[in-house]
Amino acid sequence: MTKQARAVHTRRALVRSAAGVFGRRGYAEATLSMISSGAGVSAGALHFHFDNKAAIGAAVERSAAGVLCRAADEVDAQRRSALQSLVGTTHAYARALSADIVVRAGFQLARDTCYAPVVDLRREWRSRVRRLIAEAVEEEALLPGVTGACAAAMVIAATTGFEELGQRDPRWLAPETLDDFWHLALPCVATETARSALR
Amino acid sequence: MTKQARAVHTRRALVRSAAGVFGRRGYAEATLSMISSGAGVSAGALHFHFDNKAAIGAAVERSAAGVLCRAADEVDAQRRSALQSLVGTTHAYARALSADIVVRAGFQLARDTCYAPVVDLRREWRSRVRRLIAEAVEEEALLPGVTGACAAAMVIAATTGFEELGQRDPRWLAPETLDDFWHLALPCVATETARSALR
Amino acid sequence: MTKQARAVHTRRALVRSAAGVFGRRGYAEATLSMISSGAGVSAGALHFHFDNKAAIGAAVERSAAGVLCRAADEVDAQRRSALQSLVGTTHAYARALSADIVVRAGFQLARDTCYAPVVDLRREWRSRVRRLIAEAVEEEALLPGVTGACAAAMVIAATTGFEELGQRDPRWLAPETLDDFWHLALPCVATETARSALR
Amino acid sequence: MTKQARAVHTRRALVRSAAGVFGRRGYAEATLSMISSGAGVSAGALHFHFDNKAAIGAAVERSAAGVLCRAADEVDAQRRSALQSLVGTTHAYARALSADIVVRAGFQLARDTCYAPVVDLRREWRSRVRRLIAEAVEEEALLPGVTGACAAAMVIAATTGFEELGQRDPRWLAPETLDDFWHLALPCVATETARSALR
DNA sequence: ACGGGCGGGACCCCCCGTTAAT
DNA sequence: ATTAACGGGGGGTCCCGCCCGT
Repeated sequence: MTKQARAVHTRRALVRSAAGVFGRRGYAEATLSMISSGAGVSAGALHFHFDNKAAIGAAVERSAAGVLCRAADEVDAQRRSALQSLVGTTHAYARALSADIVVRAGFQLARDTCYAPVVDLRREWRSRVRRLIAEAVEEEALLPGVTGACAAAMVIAATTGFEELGQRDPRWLAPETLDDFWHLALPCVATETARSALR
Repeated sequence: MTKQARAVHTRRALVRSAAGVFGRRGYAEATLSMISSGAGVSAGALHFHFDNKAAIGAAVERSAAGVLCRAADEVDAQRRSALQSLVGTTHAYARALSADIVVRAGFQLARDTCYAPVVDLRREWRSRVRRLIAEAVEEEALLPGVTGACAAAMVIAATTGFEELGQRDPRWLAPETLDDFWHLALPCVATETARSALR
Repeated sequence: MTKQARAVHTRRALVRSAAGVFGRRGYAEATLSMISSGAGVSAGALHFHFDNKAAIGAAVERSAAGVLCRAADEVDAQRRSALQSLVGTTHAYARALSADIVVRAGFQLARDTCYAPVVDLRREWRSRVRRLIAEAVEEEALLPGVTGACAAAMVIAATTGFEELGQRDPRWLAPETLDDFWHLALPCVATETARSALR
Repeated sequence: MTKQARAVHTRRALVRSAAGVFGRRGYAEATLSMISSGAGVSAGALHFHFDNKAAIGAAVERSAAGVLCRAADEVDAQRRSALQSLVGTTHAYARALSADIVVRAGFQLARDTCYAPVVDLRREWRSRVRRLIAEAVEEEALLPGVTGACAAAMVIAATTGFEELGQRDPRWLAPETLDDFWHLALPCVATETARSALR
């Protein structure tokens, strides 16, 4: 019981510390001693919980994926339309990216050349966008002449850009930034009726 | 004379080799021996041309900046409007990113957490977009109610996304992808007259 | 009761597993986790029975010494002469070395540079040979002109060689190999009468 | 010139130091820092000359093999018979084993469980003995009823034993020890005429 | 008594980015 | 432009104690 609890606590501290170091230094320049000392445990404790450096990266990715999944589920819970869900999810992701160091590290890992991602948050995000847009197409929410592929490409490119830019400058992840984007972009892709149902 | 020429050749080979290694492995995991052997010279020769690893990175960045600058100048040479120049420059950048390994490495370096950029191609790109959009505002090419800041944010986010995604999958940098984007986005930001003057 | 029995069983499994690992990898490269997992118990269990790595080595040595002692006693039980006992013991040792993994590990340990033996099977063997040869001298079984020291040196060298070579290639421990040796060597050291009393 | 010379000197010092450490601690427990500091150079210098630990082991083996080869050639130069060459070579080997730390380490390496030999001095020795005995058979120097295989086995076992025992106690490698052995063993295997031609 | 989950340091091998010498 | 040498860690892993359940 108490033993198990301590182990869980140690593991969590390790993941958080690793997220910080991965975020600050990148995967390659993150050292295991930075991670362990940042979590206040020894190098041996780290290797008890994680076999090697890649395993820590995977744990960070998985933890971030869990947070993101919960956030997206929360949005889907009060869903009214595919479009509304899409906009809501972008905000939820931006919030998570701003607030949660582990999520930030998860995306950084997905981008890092020196690291082979096991979950790949970015790919997940892209398929989620494509799915929601496909649903919007079924709901006939898109303007005639706008293919789902085109719309998805635009949304994916822009959101990937926000995520990328937000890594350096958090203002890119502010809700107003996203609002501005959607105000500009939605008229190009969504029907009047679909848009009016949003707010 | 001939000595000078050979030195220039060696330097160029080194920069190209470094670009390849930086692109493949990232800055941190790129080793000097990979770079020198890839250029077919000894490790000592590398240190004759470049004081240290960061200096090679800077050389790659500068070389990429030069290529990009020439490409942008070429576009500006046949300029008709700010908007047309903007669209043209995005295509020029995408072409360069697809074709030139050094340009690709330059952007990768600008993104790498482990590297402090000295030129920062991305920042350059952002200010170029902002400048062109400001000019478009002066030319009254933007729709009423669309601020320059909003439009710039959108273009910057999307193009940053294209660049980022194109690193993994070159299709994101294909001309058609950009065309699709502009067809979707321009009606939201530019006036009818400004758009009709484009083609 | 049943607890005690299980402890004994665990201990024995640990010693056998350790013998295997020591034999295969040598003392230095044998890891405690190999030994414990080979015995099907946890690392903690190992440290309950043995304080440290050297203690396991000592247990293996002692176990091997016990087996060897029993084998030698069996030979001595039907003793007719010192010479006959010597020949018989060499065969008994070779058999044990071929058949018993613990005995093999015990000798390997005695030879390993990285290990300070506590029993030293080889030293034991040498003194046993010297004692038997001294007895043969008393029984006047040696040829005139052959000192006990000389004869002992030869037997010790050859048997040490057999043991050593047998570690890699079991044929050196086959009974025929020993028979060949004794057929060749005995005429040089033992009197005709002593030899004829052998079979 | 002087550069090359220094490199050769450093390399030799490294090999000698490595031989000492391998001999004292065995391959597995020998650390590279022991070897480099023993040679009075830095760890980096060691890795300039040898790619990894195994490469040092191989260099020690090769160096020992060279010494042994020269010693054997010297004996063969004044050869009169196969038997005389055999006896001489055993003495030469014993001398080298006593005097040269590198030769000693080479044999130790050939015996070490943790090391995969590349030259394997022991195997070389065995085939040399077998070859000389085969030549002695052709010269009809062996007693009738004594096969070459039997004689070779005996000589190999005894010499392997001497080498092994000499590792711990140098007296086993003294010339007198070998003389005693040959005095005892030769009458069992060689003809009267062959033996009388020896001294 | 017997066994185990958890954690602690200590190094080891490797190799990397850099200089003095040539 | 090269050969030789230098330190400095990085990741991995190993051997070993705490304490906790049974």
